[in-house]
Amino acid sequence: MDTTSPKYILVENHIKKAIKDKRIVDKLPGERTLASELGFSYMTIRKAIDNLVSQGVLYKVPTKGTFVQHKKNRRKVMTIGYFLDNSIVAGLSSPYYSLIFHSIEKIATKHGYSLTYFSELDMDDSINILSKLDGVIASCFPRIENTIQTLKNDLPVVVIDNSSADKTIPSVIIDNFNAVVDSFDHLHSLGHRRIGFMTGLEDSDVGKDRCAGYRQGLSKHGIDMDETLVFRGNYSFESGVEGAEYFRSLSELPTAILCANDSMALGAIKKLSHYGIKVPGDISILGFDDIEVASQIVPALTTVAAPIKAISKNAVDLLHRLIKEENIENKHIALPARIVIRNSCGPANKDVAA
Amino acid sequence: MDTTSPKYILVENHIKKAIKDKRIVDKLPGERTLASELGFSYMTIRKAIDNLVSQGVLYKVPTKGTFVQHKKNRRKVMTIGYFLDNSIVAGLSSPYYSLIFHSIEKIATKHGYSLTYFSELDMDDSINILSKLDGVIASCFPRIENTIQTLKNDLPVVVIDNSSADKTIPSVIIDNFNAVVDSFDHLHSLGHRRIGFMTGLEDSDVGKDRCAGYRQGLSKHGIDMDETLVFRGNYSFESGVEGAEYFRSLSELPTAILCANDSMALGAIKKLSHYGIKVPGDISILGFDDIEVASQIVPALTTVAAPIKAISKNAVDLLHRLIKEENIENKHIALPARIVIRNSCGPANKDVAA
DNA sequence: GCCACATAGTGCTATATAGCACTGTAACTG
DNA sequence: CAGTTACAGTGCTATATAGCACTATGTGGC
Repeated sequence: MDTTSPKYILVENHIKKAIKDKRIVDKLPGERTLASELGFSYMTIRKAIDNLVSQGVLYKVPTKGTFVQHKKNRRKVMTIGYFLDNSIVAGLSSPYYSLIFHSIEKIATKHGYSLTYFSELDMDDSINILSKLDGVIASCFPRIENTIQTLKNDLPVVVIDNSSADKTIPSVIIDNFNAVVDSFDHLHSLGHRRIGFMTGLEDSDVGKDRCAGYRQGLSKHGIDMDETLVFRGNYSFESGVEGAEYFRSLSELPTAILCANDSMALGAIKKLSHYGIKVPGDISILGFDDIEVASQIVPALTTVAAPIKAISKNAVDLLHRLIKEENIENKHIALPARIVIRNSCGPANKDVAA
Repeated sequence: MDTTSPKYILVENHIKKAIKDKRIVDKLPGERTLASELGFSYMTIRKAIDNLVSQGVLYKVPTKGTFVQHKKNRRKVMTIGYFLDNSIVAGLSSPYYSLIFHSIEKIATKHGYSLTYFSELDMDDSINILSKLDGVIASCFPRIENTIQTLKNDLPVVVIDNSSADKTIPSVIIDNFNAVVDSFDHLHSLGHRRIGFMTGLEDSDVGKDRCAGYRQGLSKHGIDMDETLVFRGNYSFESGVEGAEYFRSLSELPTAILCANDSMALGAIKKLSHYGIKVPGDISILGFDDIEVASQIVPALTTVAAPIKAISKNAVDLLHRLIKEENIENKHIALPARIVIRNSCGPANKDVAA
């Protein structure tokens, strides 16, 4: 290795390597034996071994010898952190993230991890919080790239629902693009041609991909882009309400609206029904995420089901392997999402106007 | 001290004592100086100091000296556990508990706590999990009384939404009884006399109190109890659906249904609308909890708003004081809940039948 | 064959010595 | 006075040596 390192460090590394290579399996040679074998003095070898003992790599039995600490015995409960950026105002009470969290918790528990939630990284406290964790799963937007880097310095990190600019960080996302294209196809097959789109936050990959899917849907079916049919929302129920207001203000209402998530779809339905516009009779609404209430409301929401379980499972698995320092072939996983057809989309009705 | 201890242990104790007695405040004498002062060799003193460094008592700055580690600087982040019994199948993804959790997290963070969620107490792991926590807030039903006792052995515990049979355990609940009486009053004032009730799980205080509130509402207004107007549910959306099915099977539909929570109210609305029974035109539905979607659906749900913030704040405050071992005057806090009138309840319509 | 004792091997403590790298200060020099 | 140099002080690495306590093993005596 590095010749400028102190000798005892060299000895430490030598021993670690020997353990890794199975040249040393259980009992180490005696300290004096090792010293003469490696050509260093007895005390130097002792220092190295002492360090390894305090690192937990070795353990000693007086008058017996020094042995390798096999970790498999001491199963410790580890803790995973789930980080949700506090730009998500509803935090864990937002329907989508509460599903994600719940699902992660179930899987993490099976793997023997407990789950800690945190949404703020106060610089004073972060070191203390992070020191209690063994890994982090983060749901977040690009703007907290530096937060991810902070986390990454200390811990294995897996990002979900988004990818990091730093491609060395593993991520689990869903195929937003094709899911939206499928949604578009569905609406198109019902005869819709004048299809509005309510975007989410566009500073995230998720938002961009869903938006790109809409554009792809248009071009795939030879429909010209009409910028007035795009409303820029922020994923909240309220922005869905605003979006409905916006579309109603157009000279001609679209016959269908694709929403970048379910909360906005709910908001849109609420506002449209307030104006006596029937869903799906007068206008079709399609959501994204398949949150719990999507199936519970009237009309039941046609939406894209995010594969929550698969996302969680993949994320925990990835993190688990990172923690165990296993090699990971495929750092970036994209999962398909499939459309769930319910009652909020119907055949296009050409007679609707504002 | 003990003359059989190794000298380096004696040196360690000597230094620790010197720090405690303020004879050493900041910087230690040089290693060689110490050696000659104490009459031990340089290397022995080094060993003692090295141990103290790894114990966190001292720290070294190369070429500068050795210093006392003043602990007061490094404020430790404490961790609260939130325990939700896994009889709540949706766990944290249930709308009510996700609000509670989110709210607790916000307040806990302000107090400098991080939050760990756990829903299972596997006996093997529990000790390990609990050893990482400083206190627990538990949402649960009586049947896990022994779980609470297990927790209590190790940690301060506060129970919310329910009280424990063990009255030494502090609790924060809402005044379910009066809230339901108020709801009944509201329906009564709208002209309803034939009012159905959908219970929650009756093995909890919450369930019992809400049920008692319904009975009180009846007797207060001189209405005889009609057992056929009580449907025993379990708080789930599905049981709300079943409840609606049940009430429809009666010879005469009630003109209003009081539901012990919002999810069941949602289920009832869904099923009723499936049969073309309009809410609130044909029947009024009143919920409990005021979950997020209550205001978002059509019709917006009239319900009782659980004071989530107040519950969380009181629970965290109580726990905080328990952790600090402060004296607590009032261990059992009951918070009022007030009715939120929206659109799911209207005037009684006497002409409705099944 | 059994027991006592010697011996070798283990890790642990303790000490002495020698030199390195770095820093801050005191003394010296232009 | 400013800049340079020398040196003392700091912790750090490395080695050699000596003896202790304990255990397992083997050897010799009975």
